[in-house]
Amino acid sequence: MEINKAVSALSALSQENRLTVFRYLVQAGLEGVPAGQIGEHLGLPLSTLSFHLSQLKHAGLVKCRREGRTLFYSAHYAAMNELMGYLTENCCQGISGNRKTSSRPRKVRASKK
Amino acid sequence: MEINKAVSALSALSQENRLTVFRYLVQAGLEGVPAGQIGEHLGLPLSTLSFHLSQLKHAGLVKCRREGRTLFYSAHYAAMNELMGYLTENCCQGISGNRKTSSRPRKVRASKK
DNA sequence: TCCATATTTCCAATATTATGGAAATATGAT
DNA sequence: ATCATATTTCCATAATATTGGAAATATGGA
Repeated sequence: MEINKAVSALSALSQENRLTVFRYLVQAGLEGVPAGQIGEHLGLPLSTLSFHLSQLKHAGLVKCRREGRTLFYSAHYAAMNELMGYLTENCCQGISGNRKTSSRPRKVRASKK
Repeated sequence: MEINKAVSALSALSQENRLTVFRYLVQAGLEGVPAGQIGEHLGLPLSTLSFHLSQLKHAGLVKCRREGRTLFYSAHYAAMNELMGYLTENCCQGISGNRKTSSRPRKVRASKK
């Protein structure tokens, strides 16, 4: 991961509403959550929520899939893994015995429903 | 760590100049680096650099210590550890066998000089 | 005291981000 | 076709962040 991608991901997560959305999606699992349900959970106007979801999507941290009229948003676990890897390698010097090539972070799995 | 502190830390790191400064400080080690040397490394005007350093300091990610006329900035490893812990617990559901109480991330150590 | 060095603070200009209502789009049902 | 539902896009407004020059502050030395 290069720095610009890391900055995008960090920017996406650096806003309270978006971080809350992302946390919610992470614990919601792979099947995802309808946009409306996210808005209800957060108490946000849908246009505002939509703006934040598109920021997260743009940064690659969430995906969405349509099913009828509803769009299911879900956390993109692999992207979060990449970010964790970037931070571990670049911002946590000393971790993993300081051998750069071995500082591969543990993989993230979706929660069981 | 609560969400507002996490948002502060993420905001501090979500800007390319600041992320670059922080990476530089992380690998520079505990003794820190004079502000001027950071500015030289980045090619930034000192007033701009000073602004970014204060953002990082405000977020708790860097410390500084004066020695004569020069201020040595250094990464605050423990704060970065806390952020990694927050992200691991809140944004990486499934890690560490999904047992919330056990998802304590490995500790970061400063690099040897 | 006066000067040089290191760095910050002040300030104004510019740029980017966040918000939410209203209109638009997409889909499915009757 | 018409209507209802789910969600986005558009737009204007407000808020916040970034930039860099100039002046201010802090420290040490002659």
